[in-house]
Amino acid sequence: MAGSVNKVIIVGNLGREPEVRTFSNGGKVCNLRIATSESWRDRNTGDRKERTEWHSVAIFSEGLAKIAEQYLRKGSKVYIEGQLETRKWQDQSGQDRYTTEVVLRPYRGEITLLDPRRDDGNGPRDGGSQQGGGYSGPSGYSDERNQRPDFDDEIPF
Amino acid sequence: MAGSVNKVIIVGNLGREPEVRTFSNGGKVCNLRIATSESWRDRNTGDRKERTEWHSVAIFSEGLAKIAEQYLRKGSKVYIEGQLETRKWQDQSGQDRYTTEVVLRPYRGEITLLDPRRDDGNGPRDGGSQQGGGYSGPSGYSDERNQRPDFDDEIPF
Amino acid sequence: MAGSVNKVIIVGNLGREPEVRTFSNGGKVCNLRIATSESWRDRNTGDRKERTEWHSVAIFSEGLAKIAEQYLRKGSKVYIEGQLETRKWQDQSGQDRYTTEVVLRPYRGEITLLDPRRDDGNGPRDGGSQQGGGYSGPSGYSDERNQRPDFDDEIPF
Amino acid sequence: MAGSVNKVIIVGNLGREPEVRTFSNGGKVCNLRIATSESWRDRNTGDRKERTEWHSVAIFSEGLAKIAEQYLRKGSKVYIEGQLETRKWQDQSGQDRYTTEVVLRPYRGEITLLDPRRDDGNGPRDGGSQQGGGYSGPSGYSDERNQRPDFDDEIPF
DNA sequence: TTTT
DNA sequence: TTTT
Repeated sequence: MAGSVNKVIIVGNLGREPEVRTFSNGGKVCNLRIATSESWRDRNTGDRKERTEWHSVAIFSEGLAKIAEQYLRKGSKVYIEGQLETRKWQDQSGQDRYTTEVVLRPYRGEITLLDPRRDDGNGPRDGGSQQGGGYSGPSGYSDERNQRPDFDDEIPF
Repeated sequence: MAGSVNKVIIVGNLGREPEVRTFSNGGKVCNLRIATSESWRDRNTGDRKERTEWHSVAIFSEGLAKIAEQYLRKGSKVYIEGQLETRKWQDQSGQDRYTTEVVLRPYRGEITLLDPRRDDGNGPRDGGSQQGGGYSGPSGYSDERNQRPDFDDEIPF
Repeated sequence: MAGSVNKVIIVGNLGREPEVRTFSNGGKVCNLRIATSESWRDRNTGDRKERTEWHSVAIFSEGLAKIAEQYLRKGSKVYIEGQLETRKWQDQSGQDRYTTEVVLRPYRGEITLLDPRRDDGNGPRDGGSQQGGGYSGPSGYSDERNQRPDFDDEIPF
Repeated sequence: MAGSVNKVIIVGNLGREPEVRTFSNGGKVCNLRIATSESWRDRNTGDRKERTEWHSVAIFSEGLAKIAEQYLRKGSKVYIEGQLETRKWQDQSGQDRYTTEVVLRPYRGEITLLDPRRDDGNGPRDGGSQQGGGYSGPSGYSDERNQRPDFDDEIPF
């Protein structure tokens, strides 16, 4: 449809290890189960309440699936951006059923790891990088950044 | 959970009229059915493909439900911001079923109408107020805007 | 930095025509000026107040720049997704100055037109394709949608 | 303006301690300086490049300012949702200058702490809370969650 | 400079 | 069931 947007942003923790499945055509999907939660105080009793929401995530982007598989673990905190998709399937009795997932397709999705870098003896990888010059010129614009982030050959975070 | 975010942003069109239901306790919910769609070109055949996604929206915020009921119609284009919630219910045979919706709760959701103002002969509804000075002072900050947007006693868009 | 997100989402109207500039190296930028506004009721006087915010947008993605140039006009309503960037420049007196813009770089930005299709006598431009079956299979997943949206050879909205 | 959205989402780290200032009228603002960064590989040299972007954040929401002051420190990782605002001021020579900030006003902004809970001897704070029943009833909806999150009397994360 |  |  002209002019539509379908976007989900989740920051939460994995409830279990990522699961990767390969299809007969060579394609892959990586499934995540992510928890978010909100808390509030009950209007009547004054008790503190909390509810956890569980999100099903399906990553079809090959680069992002590889990252998810390699770097995410049960308990990892992650930022996920994808789109809502509901798919129809049939249960054993032949009845229509629907499942809604947060889906990351190529070019339409993002993953950002939010776990602190466990510093395992190797030096700091995330020093205090600074604003960085070289970002001007006559037009006031530089084009050095107009490139595809490489997802595939390195750790992009 | 500490540090989680659960956010959905949808821009799409209503597939039918908003539906409002009142609960026995006086509460209300306004349900919307919103379509988004994406298109792509098939990698093999080169054909143009399109898929429409249907989103179920449930508005529990009283102010926003009123706005939805009053201003949204079948076909309306709208920006919706809410959170993902999956609720469990039992079908006739007693089996567990799950439904995922985009939910707008008080203080956690937003609606913005995107239909052009149809000027149907009635004059302008809002003077052409402009950028408005008075936005400085010693600190460089003014506090005049730090107020709750009124959703309830007027049309907020 | 590990694990960061820099995202701006704007829905507003163009205050003037898009401006395209070409750099000596062949690169292009398309600049937009977009207004958003919010209104509130003054806490003391009860008067209705409104403030318009003007956003400077710079599109470096070639495909998106082409779309912006071709389809956006003064007054157009548009959804923009980009990232915040502040660049430094020198004014005539040699003093450092800073300008903050919403920047759309390749693979990191989105444009969605929100103007209603003005049907100006020319027939429909796109058949009424519908939900489209073929979206299941043993895995419950189909891969037909895992493709790059084509921005370059057609109108993507 | 009818139908506009002005939203910024930042996940990054504080470059310095939060700064709180009080105005003569009793109002407060909490200012943050947050870094995000992106990296890419240079198209020509193949070198890994990185650029850090610094964001100025101004929190006018009293509840959120209190949280920021109390829980954020230099180095803290945080999710911030606010709106873009550009304000005009005069420099010493009387020239107009503009500063663009990410602003959190009451009811229009969000903060989520992303630092892992330093477990200082007290037991686990974030046990595996579960989906939680009690979320159904005839309508399939419960209203227990339709309440204002309390920001003011407790730690909301 | 837009929109309501 | 919407929109293009």
